[in-house]
Amino acid sequence: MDEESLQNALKTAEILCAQRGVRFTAQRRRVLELVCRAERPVGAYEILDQLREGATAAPPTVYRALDFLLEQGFVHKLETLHAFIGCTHPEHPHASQFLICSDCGRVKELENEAIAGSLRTAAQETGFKAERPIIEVLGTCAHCRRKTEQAGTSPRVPLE
Amino acid sequence: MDEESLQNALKTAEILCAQRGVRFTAQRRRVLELVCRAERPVGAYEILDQLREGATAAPPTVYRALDFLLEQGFVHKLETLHAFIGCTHPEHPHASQFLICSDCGRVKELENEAIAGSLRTAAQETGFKAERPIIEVLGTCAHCRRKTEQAGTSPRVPLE
DNA sequence: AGCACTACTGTTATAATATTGCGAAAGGTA
DNA sequence: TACCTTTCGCAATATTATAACAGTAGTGCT
Ligand SMILES: [Zn+2]
Ligand SMILES: [Zn+2]
Ligand SMILES: [Zn+2]
Ligand SMILES: [Zn+2]
Repeated sequence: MDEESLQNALKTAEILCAQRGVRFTAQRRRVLELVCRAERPVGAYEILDQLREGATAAPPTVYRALDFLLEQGFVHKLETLHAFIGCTHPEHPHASQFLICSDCGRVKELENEAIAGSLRTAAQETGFKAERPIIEVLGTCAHCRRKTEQAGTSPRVPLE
Repeated sequence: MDEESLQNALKTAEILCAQRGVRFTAQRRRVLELVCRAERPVGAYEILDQLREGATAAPPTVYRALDFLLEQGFVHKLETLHAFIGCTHPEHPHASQFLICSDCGRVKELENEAIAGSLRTAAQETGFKAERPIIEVLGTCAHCRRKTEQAGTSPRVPLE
């Protein structure tokens, strides 16, 4: 996330917390900033390491902050990576989908109504009440595909 | 999984392994049986506890067997639960969706083409090559909804 | 059968992720 | 101020997963 988006995310979080009557403490702000500043999803212990620069911190510190940020919808958890990522549109609640590149590690958050809709429909057909849909697609992003395919089109050398 | 489905699953696994030229060892068979016999997804250490009844076993034992069964498509891993479940149609490779009841813990495996298709389309639009889609929906199954709603329709007692 | 080769297994240790419990501090309310 | 609730610091521990290495068993070849 670039500097501008980051500042925007922090400001948005601050406003939303005020509206919701919850506290946007320095600790929580700091963790949100660290998550958003990263290019890729970050693990809880990576955040912890960064929190420890200058201060003292233990796992509960970061997990509590993350729990709060998750509840407020400011960050998402990627279950397949055990890692966290800043939300790109925290203003409104949403069920999003994540495209995770196994090559470069970058993640794109989608908010695709067709996917969400077909999932709702399928769930309803079985009488299931969907509350928290998790959609994470591992694969290769456009950028990394180009890299790889160009490499692949160079004269093939037989193995050995 | 009932006894008949279980026997069927084991037989199918055996045949597929023979076709594929891989070994369906006693260890792997045992783990598949334990996973399939369960009503709900089972964690690796639950399996381990059961393996330990009578024999000696350590984490790598169960994780290695599970890795094999996952590769062969005989079981699935539920990332949100850190648990494993027997596949209901291991004959053909597939990307399925899981409806996970937070109440009773039971899981239904869907193979819904509309969902898979809309996901493929959305991914392609961004140039992303989808390789492993993970779709897990937490919610409440039809059975548990009925239970809860009936309870809800009984005369409401104000809280405190 | 004997032998080499590979795949599988046992064992120990350790890494990585996450939670519990408790008491102190800070922030809001009257 | 006193009172109550939420957050935080801290230590311990639980849960999930992997690494490294040595031994065993199956497989194919002669
Ligand atoms: Zn989001
Ligand atoms: Zn990439
Ligand atoms: Zn399946
Ligand atoms: Zn249920």
